[in-house]
Amino acid sequence: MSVTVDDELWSAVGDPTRRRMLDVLLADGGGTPTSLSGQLPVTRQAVTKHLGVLHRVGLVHVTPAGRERRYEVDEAQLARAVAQLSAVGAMWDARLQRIKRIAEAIQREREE
Amino acid sequence: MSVTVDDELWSAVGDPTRRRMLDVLLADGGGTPTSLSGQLPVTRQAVTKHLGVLHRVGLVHVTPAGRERRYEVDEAQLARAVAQLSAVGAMWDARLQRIKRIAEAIQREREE
DNA sequence: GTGATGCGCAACCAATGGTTGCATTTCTGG
DNA sequence: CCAGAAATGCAACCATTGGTTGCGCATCAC
Repeated sequence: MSVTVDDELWSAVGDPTRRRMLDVLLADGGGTPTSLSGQLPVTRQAVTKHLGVLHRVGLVHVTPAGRERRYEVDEAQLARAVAQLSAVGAMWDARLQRIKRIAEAIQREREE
Repeated sequence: MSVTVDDELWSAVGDPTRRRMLDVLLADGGGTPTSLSGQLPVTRQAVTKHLGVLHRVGLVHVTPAGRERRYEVDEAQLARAVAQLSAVGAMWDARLQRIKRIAEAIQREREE
């Protein structure tokens, strides 16, 4: 009964820099490698690599415009990612609940 | 207005192998490096390294027992991790909602 | 005691997140 | 129209990390 999440998608949002990139892209409604690197503590080249990762898993799409490449978040795919996050969280929550119930049962048993 | 999640904790659960280790530990109520490596596609030594990471961020605690080292999930800390996952998810959701509202507003504006 | 079991440590390898440097394309101002 | 600035891509390189194998040490079990 493994979670079997899409590891590709998860590990794309697993990187802190990429999460912040998604934050910035959402806040500004898109951006270019240069504009992003201006708001992040990494170089433009690093940003480009991350955009490549995000693009491969479909979390962003790109629109070349002259000498710029404008990137925007793919809403549907990000929604999928969010769903996976909460799915894993929910499963762990459920397991914790079950453990808690068992612990309480043992406690009760010991008290009688 | 960055999310400012604890990157340490997030990246601990960011690794797929570590997530599966947490799954197994929760399902079995704990385990040793050897028992874990038996249920995962990695060697005991790799498991040990991951347990080190999980231990450093407080997601598991260990109880030496003879020649074995029994690891168990720290429920409170895992609950914190789950909270962070849903916090980030909620923020992205909120931004997506906002974007959707703006898009709808533009659409409405164009239609009149 | 001797052998099997569980573990830690060290060396090593591949992937990846980061950098710098340089060549290329596209604007833009005289 | 041309020269320089701006935005990008590409390649080489480095450090960290997730993985392996090999080995030595402690502990249990007969």
